[in-house]
Amino acid sequence: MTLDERKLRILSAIIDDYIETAAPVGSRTITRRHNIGVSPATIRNEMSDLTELGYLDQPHVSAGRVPSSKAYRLYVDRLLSAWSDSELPVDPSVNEYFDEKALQMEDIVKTAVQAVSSLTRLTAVAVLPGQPEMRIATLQLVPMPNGSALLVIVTDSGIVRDTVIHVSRRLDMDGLYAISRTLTENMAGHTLMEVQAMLDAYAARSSADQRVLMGVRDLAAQMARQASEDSVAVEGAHNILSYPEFSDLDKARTFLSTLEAPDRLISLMRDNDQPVSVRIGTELGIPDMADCSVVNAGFSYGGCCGTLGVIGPMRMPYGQVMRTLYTISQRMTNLFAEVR
Amino acid sequence: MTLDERKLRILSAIIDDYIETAAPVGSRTITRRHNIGVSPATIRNEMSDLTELGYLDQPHVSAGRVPSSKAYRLYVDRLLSAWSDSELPVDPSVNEYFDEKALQMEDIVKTAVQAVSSLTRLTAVAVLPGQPEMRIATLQLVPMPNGSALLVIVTDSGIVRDTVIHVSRRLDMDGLYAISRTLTENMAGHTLMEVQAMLDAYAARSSADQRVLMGVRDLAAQMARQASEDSVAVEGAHNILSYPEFSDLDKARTFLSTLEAPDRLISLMRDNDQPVSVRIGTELGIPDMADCSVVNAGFSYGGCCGTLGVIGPMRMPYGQVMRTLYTISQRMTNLFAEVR
DNA sequence: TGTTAGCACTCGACGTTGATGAGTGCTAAC
DNA sequence: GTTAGCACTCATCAACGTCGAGTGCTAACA
Repeated sequence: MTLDERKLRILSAIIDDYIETAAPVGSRTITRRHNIGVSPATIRNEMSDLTELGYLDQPHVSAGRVPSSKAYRLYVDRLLSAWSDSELPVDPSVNEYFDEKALQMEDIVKTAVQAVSSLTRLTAVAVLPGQPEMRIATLQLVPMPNGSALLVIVTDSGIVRDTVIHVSRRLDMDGLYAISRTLTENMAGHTLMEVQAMLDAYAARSSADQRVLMGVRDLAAQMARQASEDSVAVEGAHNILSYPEFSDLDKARTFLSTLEAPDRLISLMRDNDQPVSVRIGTELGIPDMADCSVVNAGFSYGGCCGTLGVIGPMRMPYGQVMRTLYTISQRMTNLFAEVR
Repeated sequence: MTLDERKLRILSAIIDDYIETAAPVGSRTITRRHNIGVSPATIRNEMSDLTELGYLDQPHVSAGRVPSSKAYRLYVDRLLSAWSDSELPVDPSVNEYFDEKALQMEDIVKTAVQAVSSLTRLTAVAVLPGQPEMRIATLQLVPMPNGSALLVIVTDSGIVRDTVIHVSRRLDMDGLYAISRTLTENMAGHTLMEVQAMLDAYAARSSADQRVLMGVRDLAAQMARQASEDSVAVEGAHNILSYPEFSDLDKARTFLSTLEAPDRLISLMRDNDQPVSVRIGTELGIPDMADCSVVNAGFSYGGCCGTLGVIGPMRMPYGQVMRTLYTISQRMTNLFAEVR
C-alpha cells in the first residue's frame, strides 16, 4: 500500500510538529496547526493507518503519535528527491565563518567543524581518511633559541607538521639550511615510508649529524603513523545536553563516550557517494546510537575524500542540517583546491 | 572556641566519608567506620557543636551532616601546614604521561592538562598569561607545493606559529631562504610589535616581494594578538557528569558553559604565590560556581608564570588533587627550562 | 463511500496518603 | 563527661485516586 497525498501531508505535519516540540502529536493539534481540511476524527483514521504501516509509533494508547525511523527515512528521501530535481539549496549564513585568508588544511577543517556545530546546534564531526601514500614536498630545519632545532615537514597535500629535535650545537641557520636543502633534494617526492628507509641507509654511511637524521626519521615515522590513521575533529559535543532526548544523564554519557572513541566515530561517519547522506536510528548499526541520526557530506582534498557530518537525536531538522552540511562541504572542497 | 583534638578527628572523619560517598554522614556511620572510641551519642553531641560552629550543615533534621565550606577550608589548611613542615609529597604515577621527547611548549601544556584530567578524573585547566614582550628568534619561509609558502616564526620563548602566505611564483627554496635570512637578521631580538612597525617601514622602500612582507607582518600581528591574550587549555570537561553533584542537568550545563567562557575561566584560575592554592565554594567569587572548588599550582616558563588547575565539585579529594597538581607543575617548570 | 460527531475507554502525569527507616536531640542514669 | 533510651523529624517510596489528553469505535450524515 502506497501513501496517498493526504496521508503524506498528515505524516509530514506530524514530523514537522514533532521536530519542533519533541512531544507526541495528537489529531487535534494537527487540525489546529496545519490546514489539512478535515476533522480530527478523519486524521485519527489516517493516523491509525500510518501506525499500521509502521510510519508512526504510539508511546502509549492515550498519547499522540511519534514518527518512526521509517517516517524520517521517507521524509528525508522526499527532501533529497525534491532537491535532485533542481539546484541544491545553499545556506548563505555559512559565509561569516570563512574569511579570505589562505588557510592550512587543518585550519580549514577546524573552521568547518566549528561552523557546522554552531549553525546546527548539534555535534559536528569531520573525518579525514588516512593517506599513507602522502609524499614529502619540503623538509626544513629552523633554529630554536636553546640550540635545538625545529624540524618542519610539508607534504604534497599541504599538511604541515613540526617537532623539536636535538642537534649539534655548532649548527647555525646556514648550517641547518644546508642540511634542509640536501634532505629536501633527496627526499622530495618520496613517501613517508620510503623516507624512513632512506634515512636509515643514509645515516649509516654519512657523516652528517646523526641526531638530525634520526630526528627527521622519527618525525617522518610519526607523520606516517598519523597519516595512515584516519583523523577526527569533533566540535559542540555538549550541545546535545540541551535536547530533551538526552535529559537522561546515562544516555548523555553514553553519547559523549561514543564521541570520545575515534573508532566508533569513524565508523559512524562512513560516507557513501551521494552529496549528502543521512542515516537514521538503527541504520547506523550501533545499538547505543539507535535513537540518533547522522547526516554527512563528503568533501575532497587532494585525491582523497573526507567526511563532514553531524550527530544528533533522530528528531533533528534534517532539511536545514543537510543544507548547511552541503554548503560547507562544497566550500571546503573549493578551499582545498586552492591550497594545493 | 577552638576545636579540640576529638572534634578535629570527628570532623576529619566526616569529611573523608563524605568525599568518598557523597551522602550525608550520620553518627553511627562514624563509629562503625572510624575508631574514635566513643559511642554514637557522644559523636552526636560533638556534631551538634560542630554544626553550631559552622563546620557542618544539616540538609534536614533527620539526615546526617555534610561538611560546610568552612570545614573544607580547615581541612585543606591542615593538609597544607602538615606539608610545609616536610617535603611536599609527589605523585609517582605522573611519570607515565611524560616521556623523554623534546617537546614544544604547547605540547607540554597539552600533555600536562591531559595528565591532570585523567589522574584526577576532574576537569583540568591550564592558563598561560599573555607575553606581549615576546621576541622573535627566527623567521623562516618554507616552500609549499602550490607555489605559496609556509611562514614559520619561532620566538625566544620557544613558541612556534606558522601560516600559509602567498608569494610570487618565481621564488624557490633558495630564494625563500635568502629572504628568511635577511628577515631573521633584521628582526631577531625585536618584539612582535616592533616587527610590525619595521615591516611597514621596510616595505615602503624595499623592492622585496610585498606579499611576503605583508604576510610576515600579518602573522606577527596575529601572534602579537594571541600572545598578549591569556591562553587557555581545558581537558576532561565532561568528567563532571559522573559526579552526583551534577546529576541536575541544569547545573551540569551551567558548569560546562562556564568552561567555554575563557574570561571566566581565567579569572577562576588566578594564581597566588603559594606552590598550591585552593579556593573553595564562595571563595571563588562566582555565584554559579558556589558549590565548586578550584585547586591550582603555578609553573614558570621564561620569566612568566602560568597556572595549572582543576575545577570540580566542592567534594573532591583535595589531598590527592593537590599532590598531583604540584608534581605536574614542577615537572612542567623543569621541561620549560630545557626548552629555552 | 468517505467524513464526522459523540462517547466510552486508556493511561501517563501529578498530587495525596501512609508506612518505613535513618538519624537526631533530649533526658536521665552511670 | 559519657552513654542508653526514646520520642520525634523528615526524606523516600509505594499505593491510590483524580485529571485530562488522546484514542478507537460506532452510528449518522453527505
